[in-house]
Amino acid sequence: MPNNLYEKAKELISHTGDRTTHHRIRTLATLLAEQHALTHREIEERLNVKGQLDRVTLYRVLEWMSKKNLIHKIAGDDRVWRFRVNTELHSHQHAHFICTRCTKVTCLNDFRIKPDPSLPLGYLFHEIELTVKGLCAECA
Amino acid sequence: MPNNLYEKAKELISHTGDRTTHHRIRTLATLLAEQHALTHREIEERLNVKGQLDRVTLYRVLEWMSKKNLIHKIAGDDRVWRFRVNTELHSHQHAHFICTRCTKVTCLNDFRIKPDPSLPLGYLFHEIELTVKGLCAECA
DNA sequence: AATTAGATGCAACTAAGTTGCGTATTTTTT
DNA sequence: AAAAAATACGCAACTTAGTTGCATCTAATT
Ligand SMILES: [Mn+2]
Ligand SMILES: [Mn+2]
Ligand SMILES: [Zn+2]
Ligand SMILES: [Zn+2]
Repeated sequence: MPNNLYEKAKELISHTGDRTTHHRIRTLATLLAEQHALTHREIEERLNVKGQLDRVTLYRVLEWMSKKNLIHKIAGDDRVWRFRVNTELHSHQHAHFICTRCTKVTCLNDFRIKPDPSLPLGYLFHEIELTVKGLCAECA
Repeated sequence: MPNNLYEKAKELISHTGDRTTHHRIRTLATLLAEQHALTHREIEERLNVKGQLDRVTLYRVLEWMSKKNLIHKIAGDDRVWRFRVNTELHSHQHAHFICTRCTKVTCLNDFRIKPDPSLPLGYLFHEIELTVKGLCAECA
């Protein structure tokens, strides 16, 4: 990964007020370099090319980043979380596309979702999640 | 569970052309009695009050029922599948509500989803899945 | 440099779901 | 009604994502 991503990641992390550790920076830089959401496994593979980090640490780093809104995680039908960085453009409410052949997850940023659905009596709305399934450009 | 549900389940299963076994009938009758989607665990508990069935068998029964379109399964953030019977009213495209406190899943049948989203170039649409998160009437 | 709150590594654990295979049950054929 | 074929079931073992406890290390603060 290019060095400027490392610097950008470092800055984003320092803005949280929490500790800017090497593992956090490297993990976020890895996610910044990606167009698609990555699984814990995929991130681990990319990180362990040079220098290693424990899988538990990675789980904790990802959990921390989710809590700090640096990334968001996406649940798939294969019971595996996928993680994607939050940029300014790419924020809160947006839809996801899951390719049913290669399982790759794409964030559909310009997909508008109506924010307030009508629910049964007494139900309290919090957030809406929209997933489109099909085949990606490479698999179609 | 009332006997008429057992008979209804039996008929639905015989209509598939495959074998109408005791386990399949009992499982479907259990799901017919429920308003909400149930986990494998929850179904197992209800079934094992009288007479038992193996957990692997239940997994296979549920898988078979999904394939035969007698039920549908819903992925949650807790990596657990939930299963709900398909009735005439309650069919293909509809939204789901997940309570973030008690994790109960409700099918939102009168929630219309626009069927054909605009996707990136080369992507092929198959289906759309909409999940609303919040608190159910009991938890709100 | 010393302190301290918080991050990391390791081992052990949890839990959902899957696989292989021998046995039992359902359905078809005789 | 009995035999044969096809399919479902039960059990044990396995796989894999994610979690927990605890001792050790390290980034930030003094
Ligand atoms: Mn996204
Ligand atoms: Mn449903
Ligand atoms: Zn694909
Ligand atoms: Zn609830």
